[in-house]
Amino acid sequence: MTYSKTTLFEKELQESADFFKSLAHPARLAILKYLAQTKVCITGDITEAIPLSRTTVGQHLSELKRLNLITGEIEGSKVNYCLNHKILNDFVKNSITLLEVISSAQEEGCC
Amino acid sequence: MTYSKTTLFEKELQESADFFKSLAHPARLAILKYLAQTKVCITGDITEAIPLSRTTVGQHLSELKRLNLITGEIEGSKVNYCLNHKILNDFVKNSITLLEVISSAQEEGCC
DNA sequence: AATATTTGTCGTAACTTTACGACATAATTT
DNA sequence: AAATTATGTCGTAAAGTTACGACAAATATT
Repeated sequence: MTYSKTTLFEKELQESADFFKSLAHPARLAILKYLAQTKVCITGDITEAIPLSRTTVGQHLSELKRLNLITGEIEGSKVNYCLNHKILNDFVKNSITLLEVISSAQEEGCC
Repeated sequence: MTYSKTTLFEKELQESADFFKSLAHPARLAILKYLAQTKVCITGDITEAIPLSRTTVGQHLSELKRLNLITGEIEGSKVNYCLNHKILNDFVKNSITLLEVISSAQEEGCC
């Protein structure tokens, strides 16, 4: 019956919400942080850094790939994952703008 | 069998992920923006500003209340909702820090 | 060539989120 | 008091997320 009225909202909000959704699990944040640290594009030993099964980590990687936040380049039987800085910076910039709109609205006779 | 291994991660990541989760739906972003704009704490006519049923909007409000991002003060038969600036600013500050850690890690022989 | 390693894909159980209608309750109007 | 308005609560259908094991495919090693 129901579901996914998300399209009823402004495109800007939809995109931001989608980005936030991709950040809405500690495993994915951990993956992004890990890739940010080990700037050399490390392979699927991301899996070893994350306390979840290989399959599950793969699913989280897919979610990040869905928004192109990361890229995975095949090298032999391994895959080198790394951050997609352009896309990421864009999303981050937009998000910060939105977050500031929300949080900088200061109290005025408010509760 | 499964579920919720989120506690296996650093507390900091868990909290950030939880905050991002609360932002991961356009309706909730719309509500926060609305409350940021109409600084005067407006009542449940938030519902009229959102293209969803009253019940569903109520659920989104609950999700925002779960993290104390908003407060709802009863006034007669109405409820005045407004942003909880202290909490919100805190979360936003932490999130921006995290986002910058991730996105400012610049390309170095990366893909 | 045979074995081991690395990654991909499928299926699926458990749980969560999203979205509403229906009914209940409490305050305000008339 | 009766009707109206504003919210709250419950139930529940549909869809999405999270987590993993099992098997497949492709590359690398011995």
